[in-house]
Amino acid sequence: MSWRRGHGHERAGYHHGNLREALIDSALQLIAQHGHLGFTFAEAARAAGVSPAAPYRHFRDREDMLAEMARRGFELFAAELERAWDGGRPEPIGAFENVGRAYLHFARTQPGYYAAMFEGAIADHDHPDLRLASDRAFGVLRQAAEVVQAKLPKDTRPPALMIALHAWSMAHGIATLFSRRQGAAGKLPMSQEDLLEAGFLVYLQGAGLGRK
Amino acid sequence: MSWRRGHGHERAGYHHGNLREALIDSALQLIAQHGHLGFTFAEAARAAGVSPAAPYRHFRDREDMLAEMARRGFELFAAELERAWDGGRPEPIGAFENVGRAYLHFARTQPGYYAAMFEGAIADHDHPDLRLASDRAFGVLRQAAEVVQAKLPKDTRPPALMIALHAWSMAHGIATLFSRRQGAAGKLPMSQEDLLEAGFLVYLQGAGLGRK
DNA sequence: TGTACATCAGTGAACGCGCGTTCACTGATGTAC
DNA sequence: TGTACATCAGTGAACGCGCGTTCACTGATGTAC
Repeated sequence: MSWRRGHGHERAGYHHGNLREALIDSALQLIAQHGHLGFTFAEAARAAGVSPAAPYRHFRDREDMLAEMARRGFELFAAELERAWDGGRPEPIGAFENVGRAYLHFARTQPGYYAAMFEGAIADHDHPDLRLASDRAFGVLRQAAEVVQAKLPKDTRPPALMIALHAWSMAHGIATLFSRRQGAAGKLPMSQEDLLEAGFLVYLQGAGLGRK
Repeated sequence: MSWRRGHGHERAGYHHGNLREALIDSALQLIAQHGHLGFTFAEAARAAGVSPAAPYRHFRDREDMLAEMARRGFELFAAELERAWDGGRPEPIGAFENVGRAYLHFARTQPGYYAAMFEGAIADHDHPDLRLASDRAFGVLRQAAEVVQAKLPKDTRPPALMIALHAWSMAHGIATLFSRRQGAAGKLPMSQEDLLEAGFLVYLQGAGLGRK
């Protein structure tokens, strides 16, 4: 921690040097604390130790910043999922489970990004970069599902896209229903990860896993 | 539609007659329009054709009203799910699928209630009625899962509670990821209902459905 | 049936607050010569 | 190496706004006798 003002964002002098990053960091922390999107442009500026007009040098307006956070969130998310998938190594089913764990881990440890991505309600046709990033993240899931699907018997397996959508839905459902902020958290007699993994396994059995 | 002011809530005179209900109605409409919980106490009063101080005759404050909306939402929700389940008739699997459809239908047609229930972030230990109502709604899912589970072979079936949690997660995930407000809506090449039903069926296969 | 009165459910004006945003400005930095 | 100047990235004061909430009030309703 720093002894300077503004949550440890050091100021060399009149110029901040890295305000854009500092503002995003502050906003992420505020969302993590206050939940959802209850953060404020002015509050983020304050936390970065800067006047309320300063953010306008870096973002058109509040929504512009939110969109940028969502975009970055999706980039990071895609990278994490990709890393967990690791090209399907050592084998696709285990790697797919790793993706699920990475999903829940991201949602839990990056609530600011996750909220910006999935609760932001940003019209993404106005932000083509955002749509691209989100497509890329889903693409990881989709490609993984394709490899998994190829391992399943032809007569019982669902389409790869459907597998991806089911996995995504269940992961997102678990992440949002049983998060700390949500009342239902107490209802879970096991970890989110165990719940998701068990769900995957039952599902994959049903899709023909292990049947010849 | 009425020609009176305030979204059709008629005023007999000085006294509104049914302001509590009218306020909740207005708030539900505002959430449905503006999304999430972007509604305002003052706005609800305006929509009900009443001064901004009037709501305080019926609710302690804004959060109190939100909690009441969530509570009612859960009551309604539980009733809808129960009706869809219909005691497991004509047979449990089909009835369980009906519950899934009812879930998605509720989330789609009652976005105001659904948001109050699941995005409200209301500390439900301060609102015991709310917790009771939400427990009751989940109880319907849980009981249905128990009946379904009893139909499955002992050596392959997951615990009933787990079946309920998986079903709930997937339904919630689908409802929130692919809602109109969410960007991912366009990614769905099928209806929410079809996606959920297909997921259920694969899952139940994996849980042993149809195996001896 | 009529009247007095308590209670209920509104009004409307006001408050303090913090927000998003704009504006003219100024200090710091980088570049051309 | 030094200087002039354009550009960049901040300041700080101000704005209009709408919010949640409080307050003393008043019109309408219901009840006792």
